[in-house]
Amino acid sequence: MDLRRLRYFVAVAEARSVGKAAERLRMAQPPLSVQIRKLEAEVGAPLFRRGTRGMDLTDAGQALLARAGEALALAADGIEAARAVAAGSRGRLSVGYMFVLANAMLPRLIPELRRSIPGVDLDFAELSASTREARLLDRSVTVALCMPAIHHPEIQVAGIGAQPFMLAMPNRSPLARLSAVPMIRLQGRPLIALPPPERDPSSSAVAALLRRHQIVMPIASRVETVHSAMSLVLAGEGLAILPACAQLGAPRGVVFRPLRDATDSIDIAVCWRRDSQSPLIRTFLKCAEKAVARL
Amino acid sequence: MDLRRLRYFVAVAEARSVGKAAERLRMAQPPLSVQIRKLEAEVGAPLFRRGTRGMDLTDAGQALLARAGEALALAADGIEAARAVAAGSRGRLSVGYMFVLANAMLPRLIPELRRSIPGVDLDFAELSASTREARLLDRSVTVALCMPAIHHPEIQVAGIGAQPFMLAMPNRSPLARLSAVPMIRLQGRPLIALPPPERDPSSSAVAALLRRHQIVMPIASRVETVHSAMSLVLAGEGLAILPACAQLGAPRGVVFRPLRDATDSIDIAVCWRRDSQSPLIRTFLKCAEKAVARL
DNA sequence: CCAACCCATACGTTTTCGGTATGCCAATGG
DNA sequence: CCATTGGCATACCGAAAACGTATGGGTTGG
Repeated sequence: MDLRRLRYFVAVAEARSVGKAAERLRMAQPPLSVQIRKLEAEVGAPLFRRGTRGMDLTDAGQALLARAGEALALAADGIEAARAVAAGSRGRLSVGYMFVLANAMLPRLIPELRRSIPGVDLDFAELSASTREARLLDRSVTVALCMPAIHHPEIQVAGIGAQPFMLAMPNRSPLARLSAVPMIRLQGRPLIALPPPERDPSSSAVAALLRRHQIVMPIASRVETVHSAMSLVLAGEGLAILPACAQLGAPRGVVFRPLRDATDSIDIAVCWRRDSQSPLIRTFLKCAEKAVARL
Repeated sequence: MDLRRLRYFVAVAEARSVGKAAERLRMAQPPLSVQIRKLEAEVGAPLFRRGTRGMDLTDAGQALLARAGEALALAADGIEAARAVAAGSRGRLSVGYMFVLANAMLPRLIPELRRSIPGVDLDFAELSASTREARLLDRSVTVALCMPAIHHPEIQVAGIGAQPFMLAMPNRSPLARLSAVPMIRLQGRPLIALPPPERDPSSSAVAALLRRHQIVMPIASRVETVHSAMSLVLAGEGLAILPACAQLGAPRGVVFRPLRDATDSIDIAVCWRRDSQSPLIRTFLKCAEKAVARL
């Protein structure tokens, strides 16, 4: 069946007259009459009683009218919804974020997003360094807050800031009395490391930093997450070299100190699939920049 | 927008490929391709991502798909419902009945109807002698159980039985000791009458009965309903001449006795609008005949 | 580098739709 | 009683839309 027929049917039912309905539909009366009869032929039963003063729904017609109105509304709503999603005023945005950034950015980012795109459902997923690429590529997240940025031909990157590396240590460590720790003081101390560079690019930045200053730190443990790293630091297993923003999620008893003479930093980036046409990405980028500016 | 486009869209979305969908729709691939593009033009945004291995919904496409599926289902259900109503397997049947018949017929009729037309919603309305015609003519009831039948050019009648008149009296009345009351014994006794013939045709049958036997009964009261008549009989206000079936609704203390020598009866009929095309009427008639047969 | 696959475009044919003219029927009014 | 009016149905024609066939262009895989 054709939606046009249903629209005509509803118009005639409401106007209780072919002529009046034709006028409202801005068409001539005869073709409308024909369409109504075709619909009746399709149903196999009369939908109207033809009286001398217009048309009147039969029981079958009333049954159809109830559904036809809803079907028309749903179809119209469907294309309207599609337009709204395409325009970015409705829809869903899946945001991935790496754990280190959560405490620093989400409290500023989420309210900003809700204000900018109130009609959009947001959902958030924590990403690990090893799965973030896959999650973007299979579209299970639309956009990702990464540190550092992803490098991949299919993935577009926009840098929105950077974080200096800092040293995380237990507050009873003698180094904690310094306001900034010289690199040389790290020599020989045990390091709590994140996964190796092939699984976590931030490791290579740390490695490069140490190499440049000719510091050797034996690796006491390798852990998967920044969270675990800080736990081991608290436990006295060793020191960790982490982005500054990680200290917002640090447990009591773990303190962060700048590294004197080390200006190395790790970049914060928004990443998304190059072929993603979602208009929400631009808005997200704006919001993320705002959130990072107030860091 | 056109429902065909939506159907095509859903097919392509499900098949994730224009070619596969075209095959399932038994049409060639190119016209399907152009229909999809026309739909996209109408929405104003791409609904699919074209990959090298088929098509994949965009977010906008997913938003549309959710509604389009429902809209298609509703439209299909609508014409299906109209067919079912026309065939009598679904719908609504408004049954009017006159109060005298309620106790005698409804307990048998309603189960019979529910068994015969399980998909049909029934509703029941009590009719008075004065409004029953109007209720049929304005279609607020589809079919009416009447006693006696309605005579009107627009209304079709099917007799399904008859009820003899009986005399209703208080059980302490001396007449109650007779197994049948001779007409002559009614002479001069007060009568509880129903509304005059122009408002209640059963009155004229009673009047004819009395006239034929040359009995005069002064009218003690006129009441609107059989129910009221029996209440006044119980109160000792007078006697009433009522159809036999009324005794099923008689209060304790009111007894019915046959009238000896009077074979007069009043007919029970099913009535409906001549132009009503509801297939349920035939079924209703069958059920009513069954119910009356077991009276 | 060629073959296979899949979608897009072009063009001619067919179906369907809408407009105009007109017929039919019932109700209304002089 | 006939004429007029109001409303839907039918007939026919021109226009628009859809379908099918043929073909192009891109990417993947051997």
